[in-house]
Amino acid sequence: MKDMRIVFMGTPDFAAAILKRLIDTGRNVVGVFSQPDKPVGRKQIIMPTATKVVAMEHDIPVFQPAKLRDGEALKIMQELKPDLTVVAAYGKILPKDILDVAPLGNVNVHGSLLPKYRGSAPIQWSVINGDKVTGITTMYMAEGMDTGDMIMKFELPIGEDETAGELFDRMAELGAKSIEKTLELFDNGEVKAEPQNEEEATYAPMLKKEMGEIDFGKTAEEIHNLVRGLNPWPMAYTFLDGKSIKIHEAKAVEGFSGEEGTLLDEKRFIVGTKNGAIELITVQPEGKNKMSGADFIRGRRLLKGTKFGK
RNA sequence: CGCGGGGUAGAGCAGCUCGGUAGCUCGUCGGGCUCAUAACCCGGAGGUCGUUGGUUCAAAUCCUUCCCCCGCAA
Repeated sequence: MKDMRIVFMGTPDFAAAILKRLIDTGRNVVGVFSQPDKPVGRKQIIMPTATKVVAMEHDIPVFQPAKLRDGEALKIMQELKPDLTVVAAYGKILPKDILDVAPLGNVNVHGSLLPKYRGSAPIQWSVINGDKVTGITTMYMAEGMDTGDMIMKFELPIGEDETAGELFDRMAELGAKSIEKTLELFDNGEVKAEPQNEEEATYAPMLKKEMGEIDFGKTAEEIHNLVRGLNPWPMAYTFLDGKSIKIHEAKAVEGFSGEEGTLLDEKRFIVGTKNGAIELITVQPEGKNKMSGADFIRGRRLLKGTKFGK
C-alpha cells in the first residue's frame, strides 16, 4: 500500500512539519483539512494556517470547514476517498462519521508519551511540570480525547532551560520522523496497536492567560518551569504598580533570600520565592520591548523590598 | 476609525505641564587604588532628542504631517 491515498488534518507549525514530511517522502496526500484562517495581531490581518501554506505550495486542495457536523465535511471526505487519515494538532474533534471514512483508519500524531498528557497542550504541560523526558506517540484515533490504541512511541529529553517554543520545534521534527516510520508499518502491513492504560492517564488542558500570573509563594524551580512552559504563549507575567511585566526568561539563583515577591537586589532583577530567589533575566514591561532584568531595574531605579504582583 | 504606552549617547530611563547650558544609572575608553575584583575613586569619548512643516529672539519641550515599536482586547 505504498501509494495509499492520505487525507491530512492539521493547523499550526507542528502539523505543517508533519505534512511536509509526508510530501517529502513521496506520500500521496490527496487533500488537507485545516482550521479556518483567522485574523492575527493588532492589525487583524487574516493569515493562512501554517499547514495551509505548505499544502498550497504543493498544490494540494485545502478545506477549512468551520463545522464538521453539518454533512459538508463528510461529503468532502467521501469524495476524497482516503485510504488513511493522518491528524496532527488539527484543533477540532472529529465526529465518528468522518473517522469511519478511511478504511485503514485514522492515525494521530500526539505530542506526549501517552497515556500521559492527553489533551491539547501536552508539550507545554510537560515543561511546566518540569519533566525530563517527553516524546511523540502515534495512535489510532478513537472517539474519546486521545484515547485510541498506540502504534509507536519516540522519546525526547527536555533541556533544563528549554522553552515550550524550542521544544515544539524539536517535537515537530520528531513528529515528522514518527509519522514516516509509522506509515512504513502501514506499507508493510505490520501495524500493531496497543491499548492505553487508563489508570495512568493524565490530562493537559488548554492553556489560559490567567495561568501566567506568577505566584511567588511557589518555589523558584516551579516558577522557572512555568516561565519556560508558557513561552512563547501565553507567557508568564507579574505586576508592578498595576502594570504587567511579561517574563521571557528566569532562573533560580543562589545567595539571596528575602520575602516572597519582593526585590532582593538593586542591580539584577532578583525576587524572593518560597525557597530562595529567582532571577528574572529577560522581561518585557507593558508597552515596551523586551529587555534584560538588569536594565529594567536600572531604568526604574527600584529599591530592595519593592513588591511585585497585584 | 477598538483601547492604551512609547521613540532623547551602545543599553535602560529622566527632562516636556511651566520653551532658555543635553541629565541619571550602566556599558565603553584611559588613569588611579587594591593581594585581588563584577568593588571603589578620577577623567574622557559618544546624541540629526523618530520624521515633516509651523509658531518664536529661542523648540527635546508648543502646534502640525507622516513613519516605526510595543501592551491590552479580539
